[in-house]
Amino acid sequence: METTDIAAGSPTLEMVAALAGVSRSTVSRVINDSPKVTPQAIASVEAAIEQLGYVPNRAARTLASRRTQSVALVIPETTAKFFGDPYFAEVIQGAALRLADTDYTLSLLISAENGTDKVRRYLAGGNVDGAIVLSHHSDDLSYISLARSVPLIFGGRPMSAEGPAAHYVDVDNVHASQVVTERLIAAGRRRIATIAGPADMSAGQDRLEGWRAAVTGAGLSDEKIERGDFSPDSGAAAAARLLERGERFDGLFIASSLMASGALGVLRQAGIRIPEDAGVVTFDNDYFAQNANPPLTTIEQPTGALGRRLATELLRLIAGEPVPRVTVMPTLVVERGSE
Amino acid sequence: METTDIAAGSPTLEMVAALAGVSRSTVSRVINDSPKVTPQAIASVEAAIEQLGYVPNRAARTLASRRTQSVALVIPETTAKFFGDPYFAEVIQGAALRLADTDYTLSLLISAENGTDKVRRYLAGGNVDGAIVLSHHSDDLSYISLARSVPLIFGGRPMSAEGPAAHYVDVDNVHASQVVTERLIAAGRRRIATIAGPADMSAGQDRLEGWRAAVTGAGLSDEKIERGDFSPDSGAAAAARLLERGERFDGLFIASSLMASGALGVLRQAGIRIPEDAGVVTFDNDYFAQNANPPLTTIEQPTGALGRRLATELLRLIAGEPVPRVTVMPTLVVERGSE
DNA sequence: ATGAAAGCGCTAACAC
DNA sequence: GTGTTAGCGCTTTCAT
Repeated sequence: METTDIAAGSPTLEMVAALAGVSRSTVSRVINDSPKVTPQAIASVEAAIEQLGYVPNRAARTLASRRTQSVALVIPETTAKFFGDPYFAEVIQGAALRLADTDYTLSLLISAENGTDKVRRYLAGGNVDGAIVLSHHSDDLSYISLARSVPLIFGGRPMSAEGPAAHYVDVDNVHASQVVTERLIAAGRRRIATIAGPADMSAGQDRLEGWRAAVTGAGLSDEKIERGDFSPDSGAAAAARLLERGERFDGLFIASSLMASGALGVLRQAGIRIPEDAGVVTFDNDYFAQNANPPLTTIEQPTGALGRRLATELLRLIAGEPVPRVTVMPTLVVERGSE
Repeated sequence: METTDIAAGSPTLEMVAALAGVSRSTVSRVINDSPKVTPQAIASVEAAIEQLGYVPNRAARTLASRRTQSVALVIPETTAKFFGDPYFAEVIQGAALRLADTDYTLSLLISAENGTDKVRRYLAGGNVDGAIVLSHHSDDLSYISLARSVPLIFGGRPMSAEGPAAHYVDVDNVHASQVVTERLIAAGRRRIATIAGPADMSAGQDRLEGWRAAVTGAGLSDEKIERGDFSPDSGAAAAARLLERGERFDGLFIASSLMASGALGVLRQAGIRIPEDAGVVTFDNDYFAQNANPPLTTIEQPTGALGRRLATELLRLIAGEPVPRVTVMPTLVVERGSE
């Protein structure tokens, strides 16, 4: 706050060099803390920087070095979904914390509002050194080809024919869903339904597959399926459809707690008591699973760690270091007696 | 997706010029849709751009034009608070929607995690053409002086000695709080307490002042005050302290629904029924006010409109157009019978 | 309406 | 270790 701030535009590197009595290169070296500068040079340059209140111009740096020092976090969703889902908050927080130690800046791009095209141009236009893409739908295939122009890592396995080419960090949705569904079976449930996620997201697909593995593994029917889009409303609608079908069920795996938050009200209104009449288990140990009535047995994903991991792998990718193409993070069953 | 994407780095403006058979200046004019270009020139340039899959380099553009085409939205809070408070979500959504029509990009900077200094350097370093600062604490004074180096607009009146210099958009917190508190009085309440917001935020200060105006205006005591920081936990703690004081109250104004969401549980556990034993009114018509038990009479702020307005005024500021130094947006009382 | 030329502020070889 | 010299890819006068 002690910096002189006289008009005449921002001070330039050249002015710092003049004041410090060195060349522009030396100033540049000090700024980028190159090892090859004498302590005295460093001192005088730093003094000059302080005195002038000099701040390097990002655009010039980027243009000359071809590095932006910033990464994007792309969420191909509407802001409403983005803010409604604690999953995003936790992953972003993890990524932000990891990046806080570095010189990188995080730009959040909620692409449904920005327009997918605008975002793609932004990423391809050299605005960022790399990007994390969360919640990847199959209709966002184009993000995958972007990986050729900029380091890219996906949070959750991307849906794509060329999938095998993309880097991603994910949890084992299939296995976790199978395990939590088996709790229902262990609790004696025999007619087990599911409210699955969307077919165009890998999390939707994989969790359905896990449920199916559990029920067919126990010799049970795998026909009671309704789908939602992970939102509370869609969960309520799916529950209503499930009831309309008139087939009895005594167990239910809901592929996200957000959907469960909508579905539970519908079940209650239909007079179904949980867990007396039907056991319910879900996915995501968030606010909704914890505060549901009753609190739900669920799968906990390491969301914060996943965010940190995404950031770390992206930095490696940017640095050109070797990075495993797929990283699988562990999940946990949180037992709450709702099964 | 039809663009050729041969290696050899991104195509440059120069390559486009060569292919289109015009000069670089003309290409630049087409890109910036200058009026002084012949339709034919436009056509051939656009064809070349399409064929090469050319995307202008942002850094070069910024460096040459001294415009970044991006604005920052700064939230001087932790990510936890940021995601926990629907207010931010709605304001941001409003701003994002307004900006979606323009060529501007929005960078979200949650500054408690990024480090305030890092953010300030970022803003002063010419990375953005302007910035919106939301939720301004008195210890973030430094943001105000930033206004000298970059167009800045505050969401909520900034706390500062030099306050009179800053542009901001706000609601009339004093008046709204007074009005909603007067509902308590009209309902016959005579011992009215408040859970106020933090003293270092104008919203905290102003809402307390409004409450005080209402109670003293009715000749009632203005001594039952406990403070929180707008978070649910702080609301619960403040409610607990209020009860510990042992003074009876039959009315309570809680300065945010978020705090109310924490406070109500404490009151319930103490056996206080709402509104039978005590009337409760609050501020913010969000999820928490709507779904509280009972639903709460509250003040509704036009959060989305506020976000749009912030964006609009910032764009004007950037364009050098005259902008009112303070804009006050209207609020609404939402009656739910909890008083 | 178009082109030529001169930078924008910085980094990165390359010489010394 | 330090300075010199070219650019990075674009916009923008200024002529024409």
